[in-house]
Amino acid sequence: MSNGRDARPATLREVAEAVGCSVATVSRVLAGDRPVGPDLARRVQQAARDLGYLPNQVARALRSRSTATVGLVLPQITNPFFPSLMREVERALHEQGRALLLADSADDPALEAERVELLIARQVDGLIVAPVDQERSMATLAKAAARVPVVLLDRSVDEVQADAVTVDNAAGMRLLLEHLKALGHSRFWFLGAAGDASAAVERRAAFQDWAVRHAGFWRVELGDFSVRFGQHTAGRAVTAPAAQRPDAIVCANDLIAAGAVQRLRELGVSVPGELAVTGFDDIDLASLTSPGLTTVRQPNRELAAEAARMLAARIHQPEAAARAVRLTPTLVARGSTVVVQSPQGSTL
Amino acid sequence: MSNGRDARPATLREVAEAVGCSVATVSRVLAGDRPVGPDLARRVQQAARDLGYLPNQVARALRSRSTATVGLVLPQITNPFFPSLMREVERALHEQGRALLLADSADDPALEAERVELLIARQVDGLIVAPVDQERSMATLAKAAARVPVVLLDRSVDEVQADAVTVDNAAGMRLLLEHLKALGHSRFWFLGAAGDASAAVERRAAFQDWAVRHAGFWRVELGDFSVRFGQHTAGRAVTAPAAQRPDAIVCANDLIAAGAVQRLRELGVSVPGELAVTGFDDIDLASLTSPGLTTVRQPNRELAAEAARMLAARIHQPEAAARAVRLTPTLVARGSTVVVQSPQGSTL
DNA sequence: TGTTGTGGGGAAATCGTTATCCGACGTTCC
DNA sequence: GGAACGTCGGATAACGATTTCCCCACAACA
Repeated sequence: MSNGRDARPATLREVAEAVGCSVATVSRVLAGDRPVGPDLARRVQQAARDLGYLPNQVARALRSRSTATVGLVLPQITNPFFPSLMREVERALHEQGRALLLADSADDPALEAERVELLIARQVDGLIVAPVDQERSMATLAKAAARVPVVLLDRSVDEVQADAVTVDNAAGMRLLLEHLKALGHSRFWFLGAAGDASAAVERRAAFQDWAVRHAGFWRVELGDFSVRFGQHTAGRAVTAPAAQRPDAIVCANDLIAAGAVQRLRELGVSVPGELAVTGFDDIDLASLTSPGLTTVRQPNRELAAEAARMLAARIHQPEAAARAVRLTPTLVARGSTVVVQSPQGSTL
Repeated sequence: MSNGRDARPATLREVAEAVGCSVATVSRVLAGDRPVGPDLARRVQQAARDLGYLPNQVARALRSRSTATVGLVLPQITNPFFPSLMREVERALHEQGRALLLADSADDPALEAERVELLIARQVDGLIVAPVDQERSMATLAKAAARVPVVLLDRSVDEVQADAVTVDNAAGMRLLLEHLKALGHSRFWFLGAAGDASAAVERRAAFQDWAVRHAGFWRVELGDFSVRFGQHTAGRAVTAPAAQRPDAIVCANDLIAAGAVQRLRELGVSVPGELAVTGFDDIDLASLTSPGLTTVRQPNRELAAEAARMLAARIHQPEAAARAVRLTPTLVARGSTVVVQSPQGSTL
């Protein structure tokens, strides 16, 4: 008893035979790119419907040299920032009638290279990449950009001739630091991510630039974009000798900050009373820790929409000069720096 | 000045011409499916390397009727449970040498139908779907399963002849309820998701079955799988007349529970002192709220791995009988039900 | 009446592979 | 020495669409 799966779907030719015309005609009716007699057209439509005809996109792609598919390469799907970005990218691409081929480079430049190669072999019309590393992703991206339109998303790589849409990390970091300064904080620990991802580098550099000029005391600790790193290092901040203890912990992203806040609660340190904490990204989680995280919001949707738009433009006009768009993030103040009135008036 | 993008990649034919042999031979060397003389083989390898030959997967797919691509259709990428599942699916598929075409059905059966159709038109070798709705996804899935191998993931749809890998939601719910009962709780509010997604239905039903027999008082509130719903409803639980007030809030997933815990903190209600809260899924967030969420862990990785395995098996043997695998979740007890000793001895 | 468009239609090339068929050559075994 | 066989290689159909080229009929025009 067959379940009908092996009954292969109808082809253009079968529709043509059913109608009694040529495949060219059927194709024209369905594509609508050249006029066809009204009667014949109707019969073709009908036959296509009856046979449940679905155009084979693979064949179409082979002939027309366009798969209507773009590859998205992300460095760590685990980091909640990326799924939300991904969702917006998927939405924007779907509106363009393109599909999304997803690849995770797991923060590994070698894996990233492999994935990019695979996607190109699959003839994607373009690539949207959040590169793993400023340096070690360069070769991969340069090679990729020579074969297919590439848009860098969220993180950039200098010297690669490709469009890029990023967020102004330095401006975001300054927003946070000015906010803290206005609240009277002057002793900072910065919990940053090591490595050469552009977001990590820019946030780090922006912190240092500012701290050198305005901080009473500061110190930089490097780890990765993880909750665990935040937990661990926050513990060390509290037990450090008094001279090195901070009154604010500035984290390179929300995951680190969430870890820090949580550990501080466990240690009975009041946030923000004794120690303020800030994050970066404004992932969903940021409003759910307690206290909520003061952070900087990345304009997620705009980022994705702009990337999709740039990619479409470049696909349409491959030789145009590369553009770089930098969006501005906004400050979101919550309980980790400011004592907020809750709706019912209880503070904590 | 061209950037070389329009210089199309080398084809099999060009490699053949460079070597001075036929395309068939080149194909054979590269595929390794039939012996070729060692000398010729070496020259082909060399030429392929020199020309930077990359096999065109689209052409290959057209001819060999296999794209080595599977579609993953998720109901809401926003829910953090799904990205983590997605990540594991991506990993498992990659190990099989398959790529992942991602689609978000945004909890809308109509959109889901559209996406599935699109993926099938793209000739995916199979589909992994977490259906939106037990009832309204049926037609879509039945039609899809007739054309291409389908595996249902995390949520199932009865009467659809397809493989499925799900988690035993009823068992998970019972774990939580027994846990609460052992702690002395007897008055429950259940914050569940409306709609006919199988996970929602099963958790709801399991709660009721148990509550009817063991609860002193219980009540079911229906909303969606969102933080907002948890916040809102937790507020109502606290202000309800004493006779209807719970001593434990059982939530259908972690997002709802996180919202509930957060609102309760704002209201100054001690958790778990006055009111215990439980979640479901054990997403990353669950350990970061304070207190951490007692919840049930879905065996994410096994779920994904099993789905990938089932799909591969079915692709290889399309006519085999449909299988349904149900994995068992495990209880994770945290501060939202149990007062835990933190490492440093401070409680709460 | 002859010429020239023009709209509607078919035949066939094409995209870049894989798969099938067939021939040539060398070996082995009666 | 001839038949049978295994190995290596080439030529050439597919795969299922799009697209180019060409043809025919019919109308319009001089």
